[in-house]
Parts: sequence; structure tokens; C-alpha cells
Amino acid sequence: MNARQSLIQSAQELLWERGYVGMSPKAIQERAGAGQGSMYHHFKGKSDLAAEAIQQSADSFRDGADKWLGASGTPLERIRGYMLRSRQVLKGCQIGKLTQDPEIAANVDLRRPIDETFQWLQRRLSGVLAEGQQSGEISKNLNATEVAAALISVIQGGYVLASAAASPKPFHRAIRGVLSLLG
Amino acid sequence: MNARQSLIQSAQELLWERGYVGMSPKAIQERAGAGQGSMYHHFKGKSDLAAEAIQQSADSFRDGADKWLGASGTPLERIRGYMLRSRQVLKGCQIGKLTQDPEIAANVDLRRPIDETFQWLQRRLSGVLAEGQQSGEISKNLNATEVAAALISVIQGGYVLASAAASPKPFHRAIRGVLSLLG
DNA sequence: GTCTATAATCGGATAGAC
DNA sequence: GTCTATCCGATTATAGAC
Repeated sequence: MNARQSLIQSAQELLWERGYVGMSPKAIQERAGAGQGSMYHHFKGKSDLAAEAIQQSADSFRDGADKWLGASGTPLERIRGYMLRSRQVLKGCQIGKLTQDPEIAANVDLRRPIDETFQWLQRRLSGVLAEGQQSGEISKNLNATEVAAALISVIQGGYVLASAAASPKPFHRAIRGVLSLLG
Repeated sequence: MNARQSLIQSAQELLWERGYVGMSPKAIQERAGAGQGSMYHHFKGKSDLAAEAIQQSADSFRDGADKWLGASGTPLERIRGYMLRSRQVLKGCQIGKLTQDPEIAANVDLRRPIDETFQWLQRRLSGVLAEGQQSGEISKNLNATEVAAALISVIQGGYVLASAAASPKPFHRAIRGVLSLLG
């Protein structure tokens, strides 16, 4: 891997582990095995590198979700598959976690890829839910967009409960809870 | 207010705004109008002060929730009241947000008050749900503990979606979604 | 209890040599 | 493209005077 991509990958890992505020250029360089000169040659600075790292993380997040939501099976089966897929629960969401960082929330270049990813996921889930409403698997009384937002929120909030407890159990409990509501 | 409590309050605000990693002793002192000598007289250091601040925030979080869940009305009305109560959506959860900070997750003294608060809330919500199951307002096929975890997660995850969008709308959409599922 | 002085380390970069 | 040198402010304290 070249130095540029190695720096991006190190930044992705550190953003996930420490957030933007908690990630120093020095730590990125050490993890990537690159010097300061290299980093400041390839990127304007910390926020420029972070923007690229976040974009790549968002892209792979989307690919991962689409694999489950576009799988074979009935709409409800695909939703359940996505909700129940294995995750690194105690690490939190590589994308969602970043929204709670004050400097990411305040910088539109850092926030936009995250916003677009969640908008995409809401539309994608909402489409699958609507399919299920057509086929009669899911109640037509529900608003698909609202239920999609709730499903995404359960995952994101499940990470919060799991981190608080230092255990993945509350995460899985919450997923089971919302799936039982969905029927 | 005395210097000690003023320092605690400033730490509470900064933890909410910037997280533990992003909060410097200097910023706490400036906001509290106190000097370094004062802060290090009253507290052993940053983490000692943060532990006290988090404990007080957790206590008031619990009081706030209990007011809604212990209000008058049927169980389902009280759940809806709690879920729909007004919140500072774009600031995020004063308690839940902290779990995503790496140094809080890694320090049991900082994490414990948060864990205990969410455990309490889950039990409290679960109790109200069980009441509703007794009275026939809520389906007896549901597991009250799992549904309680899902409800809390929707709130916590709603904050994430709202921060990503820089808008409270996805938060309210998710709450409406899960309430429609609950019936 | 609070103040000021001091200090070692880190943070986030810039400059110029190679 | 990468390296080393340099910079200045911030971080997280400690020491001792008042």
C-alpha cells in the first residue's frame, strides 16, 4: 500500500477509536509508518485527511448495508438479516460515532458524507419496508420512512447502551425488541 | 454558588459540548471563573472532577425521566409522554453522548454512573410496559425488557441521526416510527 | 482557599534540504 | 515524496507564596 492510502487507513482506525478531537497527526503518522513530511505532502492537514478517511468509511458502510438489504429473501427477511448481522458492537458505529464529535458536527465537509450515508440508508430501508407492505408481510398502517428511521436509530442507540454497559448484550436486546414490534 | 459547585457545573457543560477528551482543565476554569489553584484544591485532577460532574448529570437525568414515567395517565400515555417530551436534540444526550468518548469508556469510575442510569431507565420503562400489558393496553406477546431497550435506543440513536443531519427532524421521525410500532 | 510561577509534553503545523 | 529542524500555543499538572 502506498503512503497516501496507508495514512488514510490509519486515520480511519483512529477516528473510529478516538474520534476527531482525540486523533493527533502524530498518532496517524506513527500508525501509518510515515513521517510528517509525507503526511503534509499528501494532505493539507488533519481535517483534509479526515475528510478523505470519512468518505472512504462511509462508502464501505454503504456497500456493507446494501449486501444485506439487496440479498435474496422476502423484504422482512432482508430487514431482519440486516438488523441481526454481526457487528463490532463495543467499537461502536464507524460512521455514526463520529457525529457526536463536536468538530465533525461543526465542519460541513466532515459531516456531509455521514449525513448522506444515513439519508441513503433510510431511503433504502424504507424501500424494502414498502415492498413488504405491498406483499402484505408488513402492516400498511405504518409509515415506512418513520419506521426506517426508527430501525436505524435502534442500531445507533444500541451501540450507546452497549458502550455504557461495556457489554454487547443491551445492543442485541434492543434489536430483538424492535424486531418483535415489527412482527 | 461556591467555587467547587461552579467548577462542577462548568465541567458538566463542557462534557456535554466537547466530551471528556475535548475538555481541558483550562476551559473549565475559565468558564467557572476560577483559577488553577482553586480547581486543584477541590479536585485531584480532570478525571476526578469529571467523575463528580457525570454523577450529578446522571442524577438529574434520572429525575427528569422519572417525572414523565411516574406522571398520571395510562402506561401507554406515560411512555408516549416520555418519548415525546421536549429535548435539546442537536446537543445530544448529556449522558449517552459520553459513552462514545474513548477515555470514558475505558475508565470505570467515569462509565459506571452512566451504566447505572441506563440500567435504571430500562427497568423503569420495562415496569411501565408490564403495567400496560396487565391492563391490556400493550400486547402480552412482547418482552417488556427488550422493548424498553429498543425505546431507549431509539432516543439515543435519534440523537445520532439528528447530529448527522444538523436537524432535529430525523430524531422526531424515529420517535414517531417506534411509537407507531408500539401501537 | 486561591494566586502566580514554572515545567515537561503534546498538538498542529511550516520551511527548506535532500 | 520524504526527512529533519523549528515554532508557538495548549495541555495537565506541581510548588510555594499569600
